[in-house]
Amino acid sequence: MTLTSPKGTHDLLPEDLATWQFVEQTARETFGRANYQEIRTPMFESTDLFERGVGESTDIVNKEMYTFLKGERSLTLRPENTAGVVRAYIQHGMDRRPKPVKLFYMGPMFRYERPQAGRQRQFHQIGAEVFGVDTPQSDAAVILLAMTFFTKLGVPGLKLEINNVGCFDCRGDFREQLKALLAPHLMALCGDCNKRFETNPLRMLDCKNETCKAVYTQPEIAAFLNQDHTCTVCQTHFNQLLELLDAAHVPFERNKMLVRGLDYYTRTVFEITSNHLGAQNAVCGGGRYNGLVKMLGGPDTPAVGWALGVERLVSLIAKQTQPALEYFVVSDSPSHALALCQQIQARGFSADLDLTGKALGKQLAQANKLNARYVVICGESERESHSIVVKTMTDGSQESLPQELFFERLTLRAPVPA
RNA sequence: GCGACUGUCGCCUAGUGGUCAGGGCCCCUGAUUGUGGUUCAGGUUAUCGUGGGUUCGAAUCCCAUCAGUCGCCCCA
Repeated sequence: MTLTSPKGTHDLLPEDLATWQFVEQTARETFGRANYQEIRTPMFESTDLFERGVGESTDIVNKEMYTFLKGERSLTLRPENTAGVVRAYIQHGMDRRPKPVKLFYMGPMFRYERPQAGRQRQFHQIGAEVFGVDTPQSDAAVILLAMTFFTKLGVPGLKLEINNVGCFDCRGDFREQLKALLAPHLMALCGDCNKRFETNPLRMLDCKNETCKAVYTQPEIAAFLNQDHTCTVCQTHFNQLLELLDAAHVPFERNKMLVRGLDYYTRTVFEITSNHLGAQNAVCGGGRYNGLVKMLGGPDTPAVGWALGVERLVSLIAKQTQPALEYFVVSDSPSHALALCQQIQARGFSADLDLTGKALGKQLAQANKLNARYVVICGESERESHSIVVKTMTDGSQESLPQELFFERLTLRAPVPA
């Protein structure tokens, strides 16, 4: 019986990581330039945090959490990171920092689900959150940040869908009206929708069942849904956001059926999908969550943010190759080989050497397998004359030169040492 | 939680009841003890996912189980 990684988890091998590192590096660069700062919170939190923060009626909390008991404490592997970031924001009094507080994070999340294409039990998210501002321009800025990031990475086939789900006040009214309207149709609707009718009727609109869709597109219901049922404040906010997106030339689609699965969203919700993915086509999702900070015991603080799935993102962009090895040192003297290698590395180049003590010809063959661009040969005769042979592997040409001259040349081309 | 399909060396794969399995790639050794890539010769790696059954005989047929993939659901 061979050991394998647990169901729904994957090893990231060196050849995969080149693309991941490219994504992470681009993220740090893009967010850094936009003045976001990185935050790292624990991979597990009190179960309570997610129950209160993510929402008791959500699937995530109901059936997807990895929860375990340690002594009296119930802990849960984080299924998402907004709740964790909000907890840290409150705990460290970050509301005393200059507003807005702009944070980003990246790391693994855990959800106990049946794995399939684009869905695993341990997956990775990159997310951004802005605390302390309630303006439409902060919504726009956050969405633009995501779009800029995707553009930089060259992600194809993207679509931005956006909706206004209202605030806690107007959503309640809408909810009751919707329930009144849908109640007579319950018999015709699927089991899931009947459950959602009680727990979270807004999510019924997102149902993929054809019969249910048919009901929701009936003239009477469609007409109701077509009206904006949010309050004037929410509507104004949303309309201003749409204008800002237009002004920034960001194409979007208004999707009145779009409802996020997490309870904490208010007003703006959005989702970025790609038609190059399978059934799990959402790359990025987010929105405004003005009530969450207060709900978790902090000061009443508006916030907006999003999270994207790194695995899905990586599957969409061109595969990056690992940087090639620059130098390979060939020598029959271990001490000289080690010293040379270190000196090359100190000047900012990658260098490797043989550790097995094999013959020079074999060492050269190894350099070739490792795809080294240059081989530095330092054998007995070179040592006597304090020289070195530099061989260019692509064309086989080589040059003998004094060691000092070699290092001078290296220094000239080398990046500034850290 | 439900459904469909798949499961042979590290990777790709031949083999659809009759020698406990063949090939390609990779890896290692040698030809080539101060010069790699090509070529040539050799070598290592598989109790055919696991367990049971049918049969004189099973990688091959049947059942179960596990795992993977895709879809439902849900979401990033």
